[in-house]
Amino acid sequence: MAARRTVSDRDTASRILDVAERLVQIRGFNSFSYADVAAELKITKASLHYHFAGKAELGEALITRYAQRFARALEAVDARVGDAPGKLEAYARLYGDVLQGQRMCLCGMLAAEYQTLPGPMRDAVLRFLDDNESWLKGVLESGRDEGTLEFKGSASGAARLIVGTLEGAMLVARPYADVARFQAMASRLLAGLDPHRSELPA
Amino acid sequence: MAARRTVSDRDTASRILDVAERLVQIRGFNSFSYADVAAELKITKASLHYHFAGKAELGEALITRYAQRFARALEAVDARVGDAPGKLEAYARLYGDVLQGQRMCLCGMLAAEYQTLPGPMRDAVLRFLDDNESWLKGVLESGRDEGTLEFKGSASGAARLIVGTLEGAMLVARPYADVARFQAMASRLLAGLDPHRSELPA
DNA sequence: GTCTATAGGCAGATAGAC
DNA sequence: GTCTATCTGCCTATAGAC
Repeated sequence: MAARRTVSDRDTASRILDVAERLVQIRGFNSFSYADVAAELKITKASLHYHFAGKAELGEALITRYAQRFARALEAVDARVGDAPGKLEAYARLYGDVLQGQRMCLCGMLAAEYQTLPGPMRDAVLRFLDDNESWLKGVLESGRDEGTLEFKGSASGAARLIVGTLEGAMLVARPYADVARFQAMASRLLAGLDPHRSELPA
Repeated sequence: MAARRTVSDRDTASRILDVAERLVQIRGFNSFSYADVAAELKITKASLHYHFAGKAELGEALITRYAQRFARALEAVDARVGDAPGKLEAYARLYGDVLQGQRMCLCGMLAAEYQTLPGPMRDAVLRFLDDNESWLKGVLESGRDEGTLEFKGSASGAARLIVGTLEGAMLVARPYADVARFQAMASRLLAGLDPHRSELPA
């Protein structure tokens, strides 16, 4: 049986991604440096270039890994939760979990910096947003068919509103360092889609 | 009678703020430099330091001026529009106007970069958000009293959702360079508050 | 894979002439 | 008010030893 590995025991490339991911989510892609990552891992900047040719490639790898992890989380939600309102609730919780620890959604942060990103990173950010919209669209259509969700207009339009609202809720809640502020916005958003949702707190 | 001044005729300090504001809204505070502003105005970096001691002071001045302009725009809305739904519509339009020209809301961009900002800039960003919430809270309370708006829970909670949603709608619409994407989200948001609002487009 | 050393550039900022 | 010149520091990136 293979030895169980601890987090700090993982490949150097993974640990680089871990540190860089956190720095991007907290400070932004243009506000962290190879020096920051190297110092935290107690290796040199030159070593980073062995694992990731340049900052653009590191950035691409960050988005790819983040998107894969997010996709797995959505699969887990699909496997665990049967009803559409519960899936939306779980979806919003994913965002809330990220906000714990002062982090912004990786791709929300990169969306803000979009105009300064290299092309491949831009494409990856759009793919992440499209994938989110697509999953939500499916949930919304199911919920409408089941009669557990109510909304006007197209499912994809509603899906876009959910993505935008949750990203924005993170954006404005983070300066206040107040997760409850995010939760309140998420609850209101979902209450507008689920006619059976329990009453809002004040 | 004083001579009418054109935009390019204004004080150097104002022109510096104009250029810096656009750069921050498009690229972010940490992704523009004194060199960028100086080159565009065809003056030197040293001259910028005469008008604004450092980048932090320039950043503060940017937010102050932006907040004042926004406050005047809200006063104009109050003077021009009588009904609460119309005021919300006009409020959303202010955001849409900013998005034309690939710009993010100044304070939305700074919210993303919040953790890297100097203290005085942080405070100014929070004041901007608080002022927006406060104005919206008043509109929402009037609308509820008049019977022109319907929402559950507190007016300030609903106000926070509006700010968060519009900021998020800008954030995610901008990478697609698609103002219609923003408009669709804004329409859905307002439709959830105004029972008499016309049907959504697909 | 990780290191030392360094290149080459740009950042924000300052001194002092005009 | 604007300039030239310069400083110090950090940035990304590379060469080449181990």
